Amino acid sequence: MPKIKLPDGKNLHFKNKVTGFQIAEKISKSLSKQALIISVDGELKDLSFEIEKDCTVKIITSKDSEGLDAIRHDTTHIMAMAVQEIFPGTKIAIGPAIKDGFYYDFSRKEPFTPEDLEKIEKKMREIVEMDKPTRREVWERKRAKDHYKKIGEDYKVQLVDSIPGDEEVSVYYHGKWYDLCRGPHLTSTGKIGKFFKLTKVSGAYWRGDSKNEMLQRIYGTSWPSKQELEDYLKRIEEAEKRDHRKLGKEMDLFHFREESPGSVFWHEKGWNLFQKLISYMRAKQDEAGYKEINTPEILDRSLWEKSGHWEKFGANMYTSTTPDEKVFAIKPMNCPGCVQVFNQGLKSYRDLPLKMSEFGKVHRYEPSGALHGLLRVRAFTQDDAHIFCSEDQITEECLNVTNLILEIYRDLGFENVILKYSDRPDLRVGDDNVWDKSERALLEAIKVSKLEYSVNKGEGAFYGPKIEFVLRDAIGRDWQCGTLQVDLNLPARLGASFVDKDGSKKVPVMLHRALFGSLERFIGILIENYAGKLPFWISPLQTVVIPVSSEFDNYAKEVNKKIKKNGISSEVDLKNHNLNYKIREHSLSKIPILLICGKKEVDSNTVTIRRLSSEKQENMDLNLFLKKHSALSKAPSN
RNA sequence: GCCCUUGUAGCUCAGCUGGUAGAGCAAUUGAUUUGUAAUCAAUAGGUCCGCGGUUCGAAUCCGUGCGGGGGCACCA
Repeated sequence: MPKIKLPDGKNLHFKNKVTGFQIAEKISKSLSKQALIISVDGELKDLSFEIEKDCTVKIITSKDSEGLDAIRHDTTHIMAMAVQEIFPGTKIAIGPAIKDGFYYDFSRKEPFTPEDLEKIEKKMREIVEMDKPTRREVWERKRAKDHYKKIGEDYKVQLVDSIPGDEEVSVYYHGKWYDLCRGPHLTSTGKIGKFFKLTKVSGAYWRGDSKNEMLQRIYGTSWPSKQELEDYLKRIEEAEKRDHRKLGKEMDLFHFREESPGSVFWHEKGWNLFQKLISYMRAKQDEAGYKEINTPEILDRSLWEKSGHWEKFGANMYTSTTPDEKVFAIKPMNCPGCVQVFNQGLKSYRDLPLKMSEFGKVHRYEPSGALHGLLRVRAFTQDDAHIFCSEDQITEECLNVTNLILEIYRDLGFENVILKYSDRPDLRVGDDNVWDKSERALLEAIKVSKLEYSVNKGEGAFYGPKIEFVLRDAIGRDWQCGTLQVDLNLPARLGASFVDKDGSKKVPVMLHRALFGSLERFIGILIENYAGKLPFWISPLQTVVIPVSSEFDNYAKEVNKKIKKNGISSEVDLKNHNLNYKIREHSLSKIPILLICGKKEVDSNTVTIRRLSSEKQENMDLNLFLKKHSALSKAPSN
């Protein structure tokens, strides 16, 4: 006599055991049609699952994220089924639902081609059309293993082995085809509907381990309605339009070339943007009490050995041997150099906290497959700083850093910032009481900031806990930028000390922090966030003056001169092209403001303004324009 | 680094099954003097990514190296 409690608090009573489907039917006919799976006391089950005891249930439909996952999980099973039907002998590994879709990993000698994907998709539609019922069977563990061994499904054998001992080994049949799976699954192959699409093939290591063999992964996406599928595809298209590599070319900001993979060739405009960010940061950091320094790019091997980089980071380091056989490393981080600046001369507790910033260009030999435009490069400029302080200054300094980061992100248009806090890893140096202290200090800073944060247990650096600052962009993507780490190790390794009140020498605590992280990366993010339409103040070229015809060249030149004199970066376009052409060209290269000058403007000493992505025309007195825009052309803090 | 894929003019791309290359835009020159997203014409422009091989003959086929892209792994 199970008593079934529903999400709205109502209870349903049944005389005998009851299935999820029957419960849904009892609630309403429409719900029974929409029902995909069921949650029983928080556990997801098939609709055919028989409930015998009292419990709380929720019927899951495609409106629930679990329902969406179930659809995708079913879709990937159907894909695997299609693959094995078309390409007999293909072995199957795993196939989960993921964000926005699903994948399945296969083992097969020949690579899947785009035509194969089409074939597979077609076959999937046939399978959906046949609408075969799903059936769950529980197999005895040994039977499952022997069976999969017999049919040569090596990966399934391994998967059976990794199912925890207290869990049932279940197999789902979709018609004749079956797969080892925990479930739950929809009641039949027709349930997933028509709105799926296979998107790409790629390689993936078995169990995500690069020591293992590489499998072929087919990705796809699946949605409950045509609209949602189309929206998703549109979203992908939108993201592609924002690709900073494409926009960077169109806006003439930078390029890459073969001679130096992963290193940026900055063009005039890109470099202007780069420098603007730096001078903005300089002003901010100056205000916050930082002293800017600069340290060598190339340092002797011995320093890196002392700091521990040679051992821990060596695989990512460029080295250089001189004609006289000395070995130097090109710095992958700024910290050792900065500590050496601290070490020069005697420091007193009165000097603390000592905040040293450095726009240091670092080089890291990243794996070739990791490179990605500006977002993952081999040479980048960090807006780095190291704060030397005493232990009791940690919290306050962390808080200062957090506030500075938030302020800067806000100025650049990012309001949504999430923190990721990582505490002590298993492999670490330093006493536990010091860790207690630094973790407490960092957490305290996070709490005061009142920001949303997640905890990554045991993911801290070997020398201390850390916070990572993740910002969310205009289309909802997360980017990790800033970082703040408490380091109780490096200062000691490199012999840093200060004279305390009592005259004794003490080792300072060092906070590593970067706000943007890497200027290169941040610029990539900025471009994508704004889809190239950068805020006026940060645009490398803020206005272009366009004469309606060459008759007005002189006036246009004069306007341009005045604009530049007011600190706005501007160019005048005197080329022999018509107005339409010039407007198109400069709009495509994302110039925020175009100023049109013709007879009307000359006569009234005005300009006609056309702003990027607006067709509205606005006629304005030239002096008024200058007055209004010269302030806007500067960084917010200046 | 690994799997797949890709590399033709400054850019975007065409070039079927092998017969040493083509378009549009950009550039240059000329005409045009234009009022809010491409004016017209002419000219010039190429180690078809590098190296090696097969072939009478390679942009095309094979091998290899390098670069790009999508993933995986890495990084954070």
